[in-house]
Amino acid sequence: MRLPAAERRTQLLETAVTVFAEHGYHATSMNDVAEAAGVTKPVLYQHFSSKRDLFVELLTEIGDELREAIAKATADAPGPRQQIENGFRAYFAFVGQRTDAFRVLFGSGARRDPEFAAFARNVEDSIAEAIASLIVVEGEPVADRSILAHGIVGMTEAASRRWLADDRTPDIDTLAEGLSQLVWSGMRGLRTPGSEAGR
Amino acid sequence: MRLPAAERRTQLLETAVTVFAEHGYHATSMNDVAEAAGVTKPVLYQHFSSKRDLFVELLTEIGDELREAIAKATADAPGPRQQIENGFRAYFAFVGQRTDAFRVLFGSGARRDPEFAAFARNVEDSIAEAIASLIVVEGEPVADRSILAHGIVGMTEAASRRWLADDRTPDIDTLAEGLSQLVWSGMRGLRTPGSEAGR
DNA sequence: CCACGGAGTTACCGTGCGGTAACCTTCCCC
DNA sequence: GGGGAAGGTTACCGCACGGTAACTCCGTGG
Repeated sequence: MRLPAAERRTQLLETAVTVFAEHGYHATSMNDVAEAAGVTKPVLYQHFSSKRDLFVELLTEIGDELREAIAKATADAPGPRQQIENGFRAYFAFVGQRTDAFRVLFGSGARRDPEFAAFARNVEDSIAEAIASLIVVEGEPVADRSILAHGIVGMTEAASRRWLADDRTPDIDTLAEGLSQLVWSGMRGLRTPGSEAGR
Repeated sequence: MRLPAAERRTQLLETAVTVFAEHGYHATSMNDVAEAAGVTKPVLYQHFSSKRDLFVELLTEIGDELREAIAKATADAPGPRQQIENGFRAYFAFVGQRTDAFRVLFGSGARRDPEFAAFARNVEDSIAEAIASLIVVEGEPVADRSILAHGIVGMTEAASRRWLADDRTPDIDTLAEGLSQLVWSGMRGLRTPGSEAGR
């Protein structure tokens, strides 16, 4: 079935996400993508100048989408506690709805290549920056907040992977509530380093 | 320079760790490993039957080493709080001393392949299980504790990567203290889900 | 001194992949 | 209805990689 160029292009992009999500960048050949789209290889090369080019286009789209979803969800929150919970909810909603996209952006294969890894890192950095601004510790240098914030972002990623592996249980709200609870009270505990921590 | 078989074998393993750590599994050819060891390809094949075989041997070694280091560090801790802090310290010590090994086990390339990913997952699972046993929530199902524990493991991994990227600042003790503080008070906050969390 | 075996090398094969040139087909519009 | 794009295909190139066969080098024991 023949398609006009614009439609074919978007169809190829959609197909590419699912194929790359399943096997990763290296293990996926351009033939695989073309075949999955019901088309042959040169058609792919009419729309994307190279394999890298195709993949980069996917990464930019996905990165923007996730960043935007979180920004929109955290924008209208009354306070930091709600901001965190809304952020988690938006993140997990993205993971649940656009699972393949999540796997392409954060799944391995992307992270090995410096150019590809930059896309995932940019998203992580912008989320981490938002989280770091919520961490309030008196004497602590900013660098320490940043590394903790990146840890929290990584925690979210790992929890998402585990959540997918566990067939999406528990539901998103429970998950977001549990994690934001953990992070929020964890961050509150940082204010008095070493005192109320005792057993 | 000619070496007896046993020595050559360990030298090849050591070399392989550094080369795989730098470029990942796919981007590293057997020629690269051989050349880095000052030897040619067939020598590599005299000691390892395939590229997968070589890599699997690395993963088993590294996984055992990390698991053991954490087990030893957490064994002689007076209480859960100290157990967590010692665990973090041991983890970051491993990251700092055996950086290449850490990158091979958890860096991408390993994670895409099911067989390879199992090694990283096994280590993560055993750590997560230990953490999950420390989480005390009355009404919560066990599955939720497990996913939180895996999140904490992922947080540690992400923090490690960031720590390496930041030229190993701050020092290990500060880092372990900050993270265990975050996790410990976070876990305490889970006991009263939704109550004392309010702003 | 020479035969044997362990250590290494050169040179090669097959294959799969990224990428391309040349050709075919359908449909629209004058 | 015929010609020209737009959309698509077949068939190919070059290359790099995993893996191997055949050969060479060198120390050692009889």
